[in-house]
Amino acid sequence: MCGAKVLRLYSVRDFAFSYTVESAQPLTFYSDYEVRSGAISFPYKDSMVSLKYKSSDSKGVFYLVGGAGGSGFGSKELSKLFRLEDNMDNIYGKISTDAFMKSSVEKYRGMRLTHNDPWITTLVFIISQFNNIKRIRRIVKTLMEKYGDAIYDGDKVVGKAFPRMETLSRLSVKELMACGAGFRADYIREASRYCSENLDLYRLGSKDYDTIKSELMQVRGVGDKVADCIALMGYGKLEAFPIDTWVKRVVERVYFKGKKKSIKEIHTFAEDRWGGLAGYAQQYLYWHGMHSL
DNA sequence: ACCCAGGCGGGCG
DNA sequence: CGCCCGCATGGG
Repeated sequence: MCGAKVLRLYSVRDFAFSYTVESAQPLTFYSDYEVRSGAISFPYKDSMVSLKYKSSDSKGVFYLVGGAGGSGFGSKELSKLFRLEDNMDNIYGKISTDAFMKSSVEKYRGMRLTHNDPWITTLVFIISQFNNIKRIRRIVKTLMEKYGDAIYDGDKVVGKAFPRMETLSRLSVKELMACGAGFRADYIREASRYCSENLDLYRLGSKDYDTIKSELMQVRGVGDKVADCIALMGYGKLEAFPIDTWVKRVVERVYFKGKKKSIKEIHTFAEDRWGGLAGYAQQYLYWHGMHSL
């Protein structure tokens, strides 16, 4: 940090930095975060972004720590990534439908959904399936280190970009297995190829939720749950409700007296109960459920 | 040793 | 549609 420029980027309230960054969203897997200093760094396009968040009382301030200039990452991008314009009072009012949701909101108040790059989100959640958080991170980091384009500050390599889909599509299953991907190696290869040749992820953003989800499910390795994760965290579709083992378990236990319910029944339940904010409800259900059940 | 992890694809009835 | 199975790998 010797002589680095520090730029005040954004002031915000109802924001919990660590919960937002650590709650198994894409940033959890592709960024480096220091809890103590409140500093985070991650690649954005072809440069590194370093942020600090300092909170005092009920509000906090984001600072952009200098470094490689011209990253194109400013207050607008920051606001989109961390959904800083979300009205949390309104959201909490609508998702706090019962005691379980209320206690989750109370405990993790300020945890935001994040709105990430669609390709990053797609790859991260393909890797997430039948996997645990620590290992997801390790696989993502390995892919970045081995196959991400080098990011320079002058002539010094300061980081690695997120691997491009074209790069990964040319790798062999064996090379991907060597990154620890396991049986997902084939999914990664096929998804990378399909997204670089047959499906433009960056043209999906303007479509509605149902279209986005069904288009995503054409990608190898993307099923109902992963498609919802991408719709939610890659396209900002707040009605998406990803159902993983934890969410299924929580919903069955809290709302159906432990009775088994199908994925379809749970989707219907979530839509009826939380509607267009089901995605936020899911994030609080998931994180609280995983830590309390 | 055994079980599970932010599931999915494929095959079956 | 529902159900069942196998899938690599590492940590508890």
